[in-house]
Amino acid sequence: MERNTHKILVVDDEPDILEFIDYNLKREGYEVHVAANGQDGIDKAKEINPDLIVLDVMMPVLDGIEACRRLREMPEFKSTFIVFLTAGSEEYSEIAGFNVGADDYIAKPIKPRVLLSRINAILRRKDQSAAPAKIELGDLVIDKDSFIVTQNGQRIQMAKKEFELLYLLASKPGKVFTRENILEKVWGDDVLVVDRTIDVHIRKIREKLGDENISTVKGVGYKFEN
Amino acid sequence: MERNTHKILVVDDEPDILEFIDYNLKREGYEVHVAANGQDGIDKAKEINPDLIVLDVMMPVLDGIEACRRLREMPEFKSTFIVFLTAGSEEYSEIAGFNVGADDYIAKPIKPRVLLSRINAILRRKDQSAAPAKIELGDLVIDKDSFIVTQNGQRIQMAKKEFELLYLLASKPGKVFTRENILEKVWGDDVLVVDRTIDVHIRKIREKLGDENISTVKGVGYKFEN
DNA sequence: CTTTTGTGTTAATAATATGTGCAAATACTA
DNA sequence: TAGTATTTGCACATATTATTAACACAAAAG
Repeated sequence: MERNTHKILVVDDEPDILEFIDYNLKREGYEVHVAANGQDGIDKAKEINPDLIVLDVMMPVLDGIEACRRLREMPEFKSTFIVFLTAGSEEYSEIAGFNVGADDYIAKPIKPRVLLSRINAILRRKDQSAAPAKIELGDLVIDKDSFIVTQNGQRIQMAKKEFELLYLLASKPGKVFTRENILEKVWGDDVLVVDRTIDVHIRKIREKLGDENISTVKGVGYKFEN
Repeated sequence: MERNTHKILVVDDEPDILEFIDYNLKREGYEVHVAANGQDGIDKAKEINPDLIVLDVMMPVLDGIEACRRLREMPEFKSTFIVFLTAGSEEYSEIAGFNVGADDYIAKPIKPRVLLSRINAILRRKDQSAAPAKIELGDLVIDKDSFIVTQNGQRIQMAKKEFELLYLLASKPGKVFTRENILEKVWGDDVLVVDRTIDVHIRKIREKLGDENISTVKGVGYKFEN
């Protein structure tokens, strides 16, 4: 399984909630750090430089809103993602949160699914901007921005799944991706398709690009040849 | 498809659920044992020493939380994976589970897809935590990522079993692996093959790499020479 | 020296994974 | 809505890999 490598800092004064979030995020593969109040949170943030910070709005010593404001004043946290935890009742606090530069908020009581989908979404957004839009391998160019594949300058039309599968394999040339791997990355966790479907898509890619680009590792999976 | 060799103990008082989980896990290739309440579960666990225990929270005689606590007190189950089944309604009941050392929870009603992906994920984490992707020994490079073996820069084609066997031996150069050892690691607990099969694979590896890499320890097994 | 045990080797057979063509189902587009 | 492209599933052919059995050979035991 591919590991998530993002660092997340969770700041909340309630130990139960802290543990709850910590657990759920760790299960997802994130590296999680915790702090018990706004001041602690800022200190910890300076120390570990997280990719995302989850901030409870209501906290002793230094509340989330104020902590957020201070973080935003420091250049190193100008573009760090910040997510607020709000007690669902206070509509206004949410707005206040955005005014100090929060990227999202999650209402209590926290549901694991909501928590994870929000955070995954935010960090995926970040990754996408970081993931190379253009992969160039020999005479092949795979451009994720325009969904265009070019071989020797010749433009090749790819369907969505074909493109995504090709992009995945080409993102790590030489690495073997198991069918399980591929299903998870291209189709998603909860989609139920027969794994022979992958073969069919591989075939279509080969039809379009030629057989030599993708090779089969029998009993294991497929890989992009480099 | 790769064979699963993990033992899983499922503890639940409702026969329907027990059967449902049993069926799904067995189909995935796991060795499944069952128990009807916490006390039974603990007894069974001592008997079979499972890799993972699925515990229903609500059970007569001895509930899941308490059973978990007691298991965690015994040294042999300190690091056994434990997964709770919780009645989906109470999101926060989950917290109770973490405090006694659960590794994951699954909310009822149980969906096969979720059940399997969680359990697979946990056990996969366990398996691969101790496996380096690349082994380099003199002029030989064994790369599990790409499933490629290179000798003096020369790429050598290996079939899956050959590769796995070589990888195992090379993972501890000098250590003698008995046939029993090898069968368990490469083939799995529940696969029944004549041990002459190993010889054949060893021979194929020797054919490809030369005789000097793997040596026979008569009456014991094989080892990778270093 | 003979017997016993364990391993090497080969070839035949079985098991398995993948490629391929086709068709159904689904999603998109005009 | 019809028409088109895409995605998926299935069945069969083929290729590769895994396994077994039979026998040869070597080393150790008696």
